[in-house]
Amino acid sequence: MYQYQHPHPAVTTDIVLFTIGQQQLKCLLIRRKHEPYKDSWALPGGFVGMDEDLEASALRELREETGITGVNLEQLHSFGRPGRDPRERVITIAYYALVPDTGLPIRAASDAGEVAWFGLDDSPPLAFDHEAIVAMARQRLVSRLHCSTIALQFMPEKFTLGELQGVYEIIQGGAVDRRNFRKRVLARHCLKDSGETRRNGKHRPARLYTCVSMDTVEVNK
Amino acid sequence: MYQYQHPHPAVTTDIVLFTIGQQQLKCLLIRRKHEPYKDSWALPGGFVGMDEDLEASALRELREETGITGVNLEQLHSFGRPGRDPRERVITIAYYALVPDTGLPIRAASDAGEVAWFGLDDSPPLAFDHEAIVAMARQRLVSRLHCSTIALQFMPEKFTLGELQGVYEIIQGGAVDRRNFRKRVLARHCLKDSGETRRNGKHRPARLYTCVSMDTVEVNK
DNA sequence: CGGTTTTGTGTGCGTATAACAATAAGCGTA
DNA sequence: TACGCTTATTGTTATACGCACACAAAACCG
Repeated sequence: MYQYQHPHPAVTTDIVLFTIGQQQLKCLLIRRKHEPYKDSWALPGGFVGMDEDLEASALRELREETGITGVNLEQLHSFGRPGRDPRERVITIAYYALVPDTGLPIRAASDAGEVAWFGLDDSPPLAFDHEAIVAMARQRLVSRLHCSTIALQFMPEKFTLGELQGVYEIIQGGAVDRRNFRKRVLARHCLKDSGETRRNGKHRPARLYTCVSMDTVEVNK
Repeated sequence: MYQYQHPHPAVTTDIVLFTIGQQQLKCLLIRRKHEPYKDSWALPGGFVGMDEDLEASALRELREETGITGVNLEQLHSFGRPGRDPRERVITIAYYALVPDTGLPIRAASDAGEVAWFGLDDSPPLAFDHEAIVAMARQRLVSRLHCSTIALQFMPEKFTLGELQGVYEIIQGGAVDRRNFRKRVLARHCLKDSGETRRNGKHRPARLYTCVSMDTVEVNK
């Protein structure tokens, strides 16, 4: 038992992890094994350790519940409406991150009975106020898309400009002019021509590009 | 005494309140009456009530400690590094807001022994990690200046375009072309010509403008 | 009425942005 | 190998935007 002279809320971190697959923006959800909202889908997350920094807590929860490591978390917002958790007062600090669409070797672990990617417009009702958190994360993602290189975090090691353009089109929902897109993205000097090419079909092969180190620069923190 | 099965951190809100006066960007600070950091200057703020929303907590603390009400708070960031408070683990959710430079009828109250405005480049060492919080708030303010109408929150009921331009110049530190500034700011259609004019000296009087209702729109949340 | 000070306004230039279409490279098939 | 199919790659033009820039108007003072 832990005693305090004044009441203390509980503090958690939650993570909105985005990826892109099947031409959709997706988000990682876990199925809860315990009450409250048992068997509901929810964001990965959990209670902050007493000697743990906030971002470290989010990274740990993500690793414990999904096995995912090495992502670049950005703090999104803190949510603390009284009553958002039926157990007790819980304040959550939400983070978001972007990962490439790998073959998805996700393992469910710890408190998570199941882990799965859900298309954002095709996801089940979520526990707590997690739908509002996802909505805000999505807004943030869209607004950062233009003024940062955030989209590169969705890309694998090597990728074609066509694939990158597809990512932009999926996130912001709408077609983009190929030539202008190339000019813009190459003008940022964040891509390096790897020299290699890849055949994706029965037609001309595309050049493969790589991110030039530094990830998400130039953003308005 | 309050008991929990797991350890709980304490949660506070802190407020970075900006204003502009004496040709300077200023920030409201209070002098602490109690340990830790007794007699140090710090941001207004305090513990979140158990049935209180986060923003409501920040508004309450601001009112209790400084008498200021009716400001438009924006959540800035949450700070939770272990050890940032010597008493116990304290996680703070920082907000910021902008107020016009009134005659400053600020009253010190509750835990604050003193309340005063400090120029940002001329402020004392702050308690806890409050200097980092102020620095981040300032960055946010500068970056929002261009893509939002946030600066209007610094203005009184009626003001001249020259005064508004002065605010921009102070925040971003540097001169601005008058004609281009007018074009930009009027093109946003957020200002209404009040019809009145004001003489500020022995020269041609300036038109007085008013904000057209809606405050801080169009921002990237 | 001329001097002083601040308000108020329009134009041109250079750059960034958006619209737009033809050619090149590889493959498959006739 | 000739042709068609599909996607990759590239450049020009029109337009919008941002920036530099100079002079007239209004009030006061002497």
